[in-house]
Amino acid sequence: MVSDRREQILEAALEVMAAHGFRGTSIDAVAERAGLTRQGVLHYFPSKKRLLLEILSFREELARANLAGRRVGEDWAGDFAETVAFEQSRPSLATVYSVVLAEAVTGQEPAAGFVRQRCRSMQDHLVESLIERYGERVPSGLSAPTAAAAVLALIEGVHQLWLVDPEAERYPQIVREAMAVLLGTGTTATEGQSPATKG
Amino acid sequence: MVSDRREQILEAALEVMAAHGFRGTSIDAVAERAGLTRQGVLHYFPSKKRLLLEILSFREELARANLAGRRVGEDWAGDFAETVAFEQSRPSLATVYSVVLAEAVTGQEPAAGFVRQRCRSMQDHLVESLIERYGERVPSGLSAPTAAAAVLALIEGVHQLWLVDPEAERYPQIVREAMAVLLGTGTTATEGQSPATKG
DNA sequence: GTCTATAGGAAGATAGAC
DNA sequence: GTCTATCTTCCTATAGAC
Repeated sequence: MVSDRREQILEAALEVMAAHGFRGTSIDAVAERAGLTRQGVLHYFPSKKRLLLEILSFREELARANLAGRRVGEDWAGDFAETVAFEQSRPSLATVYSVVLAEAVTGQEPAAGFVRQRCRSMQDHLVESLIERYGERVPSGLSAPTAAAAVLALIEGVHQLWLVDPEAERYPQIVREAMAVLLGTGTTATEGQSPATKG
Repeated sequence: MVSDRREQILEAALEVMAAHGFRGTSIDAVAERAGLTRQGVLHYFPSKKRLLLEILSFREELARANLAGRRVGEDWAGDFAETVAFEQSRPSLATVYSVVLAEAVTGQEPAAGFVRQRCRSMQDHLVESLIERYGERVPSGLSAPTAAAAVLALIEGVHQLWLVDPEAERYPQIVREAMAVLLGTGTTATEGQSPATKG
């Protein structure tokens, strides 16, 4: 089946791009990892840019599949911590995004539009959800837009930091606790306890 | 004077690398911006890697100069917000760091060691300072290491996010407020007020 | 579908003239 | 110090055989 080969190449490209970035990745490296030649890869993905875009979609698909079944929005801190933990379980997922985000920032890389749009959409969605649940201010006292921006920054920053920090196992827990504090939910004095204490 | 030319090249390289990343930057591009040729640049900086390392030092030097005069540690949220605001006033400063951080992540780039060491040192220093001031837990209830990691993640994330977000003017204020909440200092209910309320 | 061969270009770095 | 010229390496992408 054709899809097998495609997915095999996507997996390989995900790993390599996570390890070396977009510009640092040669099609040869992807091909070698996937067990075929450069030209074989180009048969499935007409260009390197196209390959990257498909990787990003592939990544989103995997992350979404992981959250399927959860009632997203019920437990913000939990959802995010889960996502963080999931991506940590396969670091390439987070790395490829962070790396591409950084490269997207630096000009007209193919993924610039993708990343920009994703950031904005996540922020808008989060603000909307926070307002719907808490009103204009979350329990911590922050305004909804401020809280949303802070939470997203926290997530992005955690992605970055754990990549350079071997002691990364702590990060999902840090996200959980820090989000509980930022939003003002949870009992922060007994940290370690589940922060979702609303009901 | 020799230093003039060097600094001129560093300024040019800072801008170009912020715009295109390390791998995306050619010495030709730096040279053109600095008003000389590739070989002229290589006369002052023997290699591209060496040039990058000197840019990072240059950047730190500028940032430190900006904080000079402040009593660092007196007002954590204020210090960080100031740094964020300063870097925003010259986006290349933040961009080049974020970009290089991302590239450092992806392997053996020249700056990998630099960034790794800087992250760790900042975290250690922050933890130590928090403990010294607040003890094992900050007022918000987070443990000092957790608070430190969350704060650093917040800063890193803000760097990333504002790069893709045109409405970035809000970010210094967001940092100020979110940090006050994370640490548990300041009166978050009247957000916008100075968060440093300790005596 | 997957390969060999090759076109065509870009970049880092060195040698040496002025 | 700054330049021209050159070496060398690496990469994307295409053309065409099997």
